[in-house]
Amino acid sequence: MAMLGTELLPIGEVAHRAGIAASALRYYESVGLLESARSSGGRRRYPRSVLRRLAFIRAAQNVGLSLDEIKTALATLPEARTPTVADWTRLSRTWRTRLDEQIAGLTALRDGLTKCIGCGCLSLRTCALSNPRDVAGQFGEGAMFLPETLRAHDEA
Amino acid sequence: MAMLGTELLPIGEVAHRAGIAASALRYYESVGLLESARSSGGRRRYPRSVLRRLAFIRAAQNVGLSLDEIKTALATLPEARTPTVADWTRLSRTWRTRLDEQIAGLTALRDGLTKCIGCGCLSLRTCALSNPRDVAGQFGEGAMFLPETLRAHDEA
DNA sequence: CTGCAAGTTAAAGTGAGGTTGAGGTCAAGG
DNA sequence: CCTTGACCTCAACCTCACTTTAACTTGCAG
Repeated sequence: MAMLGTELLPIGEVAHRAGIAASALRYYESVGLLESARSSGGRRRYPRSVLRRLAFIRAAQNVGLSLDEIKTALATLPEARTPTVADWTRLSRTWRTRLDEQIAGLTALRDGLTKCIGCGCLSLRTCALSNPRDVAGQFGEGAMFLPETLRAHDEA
Repeated sequence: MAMLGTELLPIGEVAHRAGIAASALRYYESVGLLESARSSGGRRRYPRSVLRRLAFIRAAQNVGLSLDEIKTALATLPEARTPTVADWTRLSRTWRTRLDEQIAGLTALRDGLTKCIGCGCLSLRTCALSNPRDVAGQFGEGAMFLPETLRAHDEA
């Protein structure tokens, strides 16, 4: 029987509980998204709090953030202690806005769709559907049609 | 002056009008999403209807479809004739559902988030509110907190 | 004719977000 | 002791949706 309370989880268990492949966990570590303690034999050992961190990562991904953005967000967590409710709350609040924007974008798209079904237009420049936020314009280049909120932020 | 009515557009013009890079048009052709007639010299010539097809592709992408899904959808268009408004309408109709689902999912996520901000849980399987100890282990894998509609369809 | 933009191809590169495989180690059971 | 399974690293590979590059051709204007 292990001591309770300070239990450290091996990667397989974390992977299973989080529903994230062990390879993904190693990958996250490789990109600096995750840290791990090591056992005497060099194996990864995670505190239970990693599950919350992973939940956050997962949720943030689902909201459309890149791993890089998530990393940046997580970097604002205090290193010295296990993050508190307030810490997570602060982080989460930042994507509440993003969710609102995404919802707004999709809603606009949907409403545009309804209209466009009526007119059958699907016009490249004027149709709200193919050009939700009126982005395309005369800038000949890479254009982009997704509402910003829906696109990965790849600004160089 | 060219004859009107049967004008065929070169790739550059299509690219410019559609706001899609010529390289992307060639790529679309390479994956079977687009076809082109050729001039005597071997250059691509597109009928004006390609603009609507491109609008469809772009809109579908905005709704979150992969090029492969779009290709499948487009494959149901009649080959013998230029697609009618009714054809496009039929294709687009399914998006409405998809958009509704996406919006519902994001809203659920947002609202769930709001709730969870209250407790700060962000629990992987069940909210800590109802499951304060991390009792998750015994449930099947994969659970996740996101509504299915929002997750990438990567189920192996 | 020259000059040059616009077009052609095949192949390689990009970047995000991983997975897969080879080859080796660690820890527990029999 | 030996076996088994979980784990380790590192490098290579994968998908998606394109873009870039190199080497070459087409077509039009002057």
